[in-house]
Amino acid sequence: MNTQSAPFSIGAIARRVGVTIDTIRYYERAGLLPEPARRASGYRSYDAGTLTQLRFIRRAKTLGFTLDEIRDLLALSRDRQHGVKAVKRRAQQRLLSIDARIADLQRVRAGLATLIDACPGHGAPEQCPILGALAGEAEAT
Amino acid sequence: MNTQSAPFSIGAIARRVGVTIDTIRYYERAGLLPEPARRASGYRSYDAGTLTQLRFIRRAKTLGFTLDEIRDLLALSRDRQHGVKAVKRRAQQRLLSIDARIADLQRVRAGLATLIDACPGHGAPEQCPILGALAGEAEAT
DNA sequence: CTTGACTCTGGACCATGGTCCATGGTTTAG
DNA sequence: CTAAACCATGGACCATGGTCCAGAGTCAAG
Repeated sequence: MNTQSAPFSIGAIARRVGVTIDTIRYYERAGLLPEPARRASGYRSYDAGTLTQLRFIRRAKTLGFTLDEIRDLLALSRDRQHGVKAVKRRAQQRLLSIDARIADLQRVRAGLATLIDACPGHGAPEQCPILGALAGEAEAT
Repeated sequence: MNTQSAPFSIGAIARRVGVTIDTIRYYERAGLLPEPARRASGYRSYDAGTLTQLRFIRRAKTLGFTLDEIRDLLALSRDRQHGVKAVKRRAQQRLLSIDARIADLQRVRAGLATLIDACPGHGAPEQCPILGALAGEAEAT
């Protein structure tokens, strides 16, 4: 194992991960990244571990986890006792909420598609089923 | 047609539609509701049309339209020349963006499901594929 | 008439996830 | 050595969709 790694400046990890310096500092304030070591000048000094952790955060975000949830996942990943079990549970919960959101969108989609099919695309606004449904003339659940 | 309708106070329409007074004033400021008539005292005075319009806004919101888009729809519903055509087009665009969002979520769901299946649910964090994937060990697109 | 409920305005505040800025110190290349 | 590039801090600001508040005026029931 190579525990050795050149220290990175905040700008260097920002470039490597593809976020801005501001975002890194924001994550630090938000408790997603630990307070880093400092050089004598006060400059933040990061190691490769931070690089990994920052990428973790970014990936989790693309999976739709909120920063709150990510903070939680990071804590779990450090818990050797219950971590994996809890992580799996969180992931399953996330899966369920994604499923719920998909079902939700599919309901909305069906309602909208029905209205579009029924709309002639011309004529008076009073005859438009889309406007009608929005105004509450019919229940298009 | 009954153009006659008792005037409503802001509190009365709020109760009827199920939003707060603040929300109604917010919609007014945001240009979603016209500036209402006023009583001598300065109190806002609404008619049944506002009730309809407010319900329109709420329904459109549940269909996932943003307030910006709703403002647009309301303007179109008043346009007797091009309204219906444009409304249909907006609805179709909305449908496409819903479809895109669903596809997006389904991709994420599949990735997450794969990771969950591969996770034993116990053991060391290092062995957890969920944590591994988040940390960037593998590309689970 | 009094009391309690209602409404007015303007502005502050909430969460989310950042972004940008001024001012001033540090580092690095040439 | 100097200039350019970098970094520090604290705080303001952005969009979205509202919510809440203080202080003051109004309305309706008894």
